[in-house]
Amino acid sequence: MKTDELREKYLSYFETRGCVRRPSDVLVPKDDPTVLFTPAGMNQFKNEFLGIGKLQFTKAATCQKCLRTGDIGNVGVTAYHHTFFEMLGNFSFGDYFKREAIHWAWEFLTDRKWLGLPGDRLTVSVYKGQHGFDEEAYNIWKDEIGLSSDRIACLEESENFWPASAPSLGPDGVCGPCSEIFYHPPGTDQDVEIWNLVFTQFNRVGPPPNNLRPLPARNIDTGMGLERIAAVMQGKLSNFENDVLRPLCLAAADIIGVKYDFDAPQGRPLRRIADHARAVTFCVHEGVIPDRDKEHYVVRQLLRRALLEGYLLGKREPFVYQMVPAVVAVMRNAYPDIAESVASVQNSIREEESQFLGTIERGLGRFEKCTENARRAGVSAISADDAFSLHTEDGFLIELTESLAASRGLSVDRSRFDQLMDEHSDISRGRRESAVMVAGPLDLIRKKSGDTRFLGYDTLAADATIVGLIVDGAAVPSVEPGYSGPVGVILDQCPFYGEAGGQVGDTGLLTAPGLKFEVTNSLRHQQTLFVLEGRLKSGRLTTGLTVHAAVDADRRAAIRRAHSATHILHHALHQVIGPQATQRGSRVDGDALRFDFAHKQAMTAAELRRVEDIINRRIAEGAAVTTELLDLDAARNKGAMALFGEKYPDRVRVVSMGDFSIELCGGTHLSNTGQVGLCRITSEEPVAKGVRRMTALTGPRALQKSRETDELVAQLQRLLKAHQPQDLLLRVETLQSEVRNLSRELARLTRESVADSVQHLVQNAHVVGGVRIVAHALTDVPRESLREFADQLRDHYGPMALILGAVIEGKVALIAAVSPELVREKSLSASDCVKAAARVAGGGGGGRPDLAEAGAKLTDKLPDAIAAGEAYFRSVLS
RNA sequence: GGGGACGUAGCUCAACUGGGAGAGCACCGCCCUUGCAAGGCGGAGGUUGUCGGUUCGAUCCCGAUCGUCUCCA
Repeated sequence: MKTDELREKYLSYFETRGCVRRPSDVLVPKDDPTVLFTPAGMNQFKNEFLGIGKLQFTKAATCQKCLRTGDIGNVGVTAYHHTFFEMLGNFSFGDYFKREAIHWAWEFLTDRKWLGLPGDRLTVSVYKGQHGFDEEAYNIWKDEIGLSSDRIACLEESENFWPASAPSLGPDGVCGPCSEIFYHPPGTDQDVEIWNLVFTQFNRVGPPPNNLRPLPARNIDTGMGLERIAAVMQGKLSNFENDVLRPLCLAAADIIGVKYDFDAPQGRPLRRIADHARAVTFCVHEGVIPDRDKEHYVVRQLLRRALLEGYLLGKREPFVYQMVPAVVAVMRNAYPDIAESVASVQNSIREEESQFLGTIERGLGRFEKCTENARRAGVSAISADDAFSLHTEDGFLIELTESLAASRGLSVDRSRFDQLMDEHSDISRGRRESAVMVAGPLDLIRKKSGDTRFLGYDTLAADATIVGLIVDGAAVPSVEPGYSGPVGVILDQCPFYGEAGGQVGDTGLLTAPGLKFEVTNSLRHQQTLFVLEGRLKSGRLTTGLTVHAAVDADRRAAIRRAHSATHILHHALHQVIGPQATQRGSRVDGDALRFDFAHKQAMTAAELRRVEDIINRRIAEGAAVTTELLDLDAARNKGAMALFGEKYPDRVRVVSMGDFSIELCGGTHLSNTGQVGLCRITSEEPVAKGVRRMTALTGPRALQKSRETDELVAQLQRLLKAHQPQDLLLRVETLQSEVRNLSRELARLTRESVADSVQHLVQNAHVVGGVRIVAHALTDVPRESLREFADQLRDHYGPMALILGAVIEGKVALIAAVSPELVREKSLSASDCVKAAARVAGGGGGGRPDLAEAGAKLTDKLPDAIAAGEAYFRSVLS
């Protein structure tokens, strides 16, 4: 049975049992700060499990794409480890429970209509530990399914509880026993865990005993790894031999130019490449391109590890990107949209591969130094410190260092290296974020009062009832008059737009007799609960109170102009640089917008002008703006632009402008593009790898911007005395060349005047031991001239030792110089001279033997300092 | 979120312990020559990422900040 068929069978089986088939959540959830990647099937149902928000359904089944990197070292080595994998799951939120979950699992696995696995090849386990025994599950398996007791293992809480060991060790909160189903492949003595059924039925409160309280609403969360059950159904002992992963292993072998054989030495690296290529393809498809932060970093690591496996097999050029079509071929039935981004995904991957190969290239020089270090130290191993810095600074994975070292007959001190890495991890570990499954005060308000009804598409003012108040992060029943701190107000319905989809939140007023509350921002919790932030101006806030909610209409109008202009800009950008310039984010404020999009290089001035022209042509054309509410699929079929990796509700708003723009968008818009008035692009800059940001102004602010520029030009004209704006360039160029000529002239004059004075100094020089000594205090000379004096004297008037000084900027400046031959033959040192001199004037200095400088503070001691310097020369020479 | 390294001419990089900012390539001009990365001579090009501190003096030491690379969580 093929994987595609298996996935479909699972979902349709549970549909026959009343479960709603839900789509897979995105792989990289953006509104769940507790995880970087979706780690399990239940992740998208956290709210349903906690009873937050209105339940759309109480039974569900999914096939969820997941990513985990905790066991990355085992990938390709064992039969069952992956980074990317798919998890089949069925769920109950206060609906069916243990009996149904067990019966259905058994029926799906063993019934000939479904998988038809022989029941006698299956065994199960239930929880039996220090703090309890899931006798209920045990009896269902034994009495109702009919398993003999020797086929029901009783396992401790570390094995059969979720979270593992929760009764003893916590955390507090929702938890429960679980029951696992194992398959025993014929001809082996293995047992393969294929399905885990979790029965969340307790709330843990503190340490044992008696710490597990029954939950009123009990839930079911099951998970069956698709790759694993596919391998079982196909009679394979390794997941990598199933109909999805084996073709990827073969593709990897083909691209690298080796033969894939499961047990050959290159089997393991090829399996890793297959796994990582699949993971990276999905991540990049969702817009998580390899980079150095968070989830981007994880993707980079996956990609670099894949590349390295190929590198060590002799491949010296990018190749992982060539795996993308193979991945798409085996995955597109389940995830059709990955077929739409193949080219851009390949580009991103290839670029990262080239960059990493460049990193290796650069690091090789340093690696050679490390081998040199080892050779010089007379040892046959590269030191752990060297390997560590190669790793942490140059990105040399230890496997690479080891392999390169081996090719030179060297080893690496691996145990010390691992120790250093552990220490590095300890240092790097920030404070842990806990709270995986907890409901905050906002969740509780939402649980009680439901979602906020948004009225702001049709109206800017309405009456509403206060259903919650938040002060200092906690829910309060009322806020007393005179309280001046920030307050969050939750209404049952409101015209305020809560910040979402890049559009900023509305501001405005809440009023009632005697009450005035100024709303300074509107936010959303979990997309559907609106929180109005602001301060109490007068009166008292109480839950249950009816207030009049009025949005600042001028500001909202400005936001609408900017938002509609954003859609037009998106369209114009696609016209100018192509549809691959996909939106990567946006922010819409009052008459100001910024738009991030995928693009590798800076846009040219001509491109920007064309974009601006198109935008303003669309504005002038006065196209109608319309919105409609459609099913997600219908909207997609209509050609509405949506973002990959973004989670959309089942029903979506579609905003259309004329015949040129259709986008999924929950924001507020104009009714006609002509209302934008004017749009000016103000900047274009890079914000992240492969992402650029354009900012623009609309309406009155765009006009204001043009006026400011005019005013600036006018000021420059006045300052530079240019009669016409176009004269400005010439004026500035003339000034620049004048400055350049003047400073050159100054340098020349300085040289000449120094040359004149030098004559005089040389004539007055003393000769000691055949060496001419110049010692003199100069007046009114800049620091540069001192050096000039020293150079000319020493270079043009034969062997000499000199010390010069001057008062510059209220301080003593000294310079000493000695002809090189005197340094060698007479052991004269300019440095010693200048030190001796500076000491006299309360300062210090130094330099090279042939030239040294010093400074000091006591300006009236300058003559004494010069004398001291001369005395030094005399003492050495005599 | 934390650790490490690096920011010097258009590019690749030097500059001893804190003491005068340099080389190669590229560029411009001239000469010699005509092909495959030619040679010779000359020239231009710099606020050493930015800001502050220590110092007589900072490319160098310290702090902040921005950017690049990298590792860990």
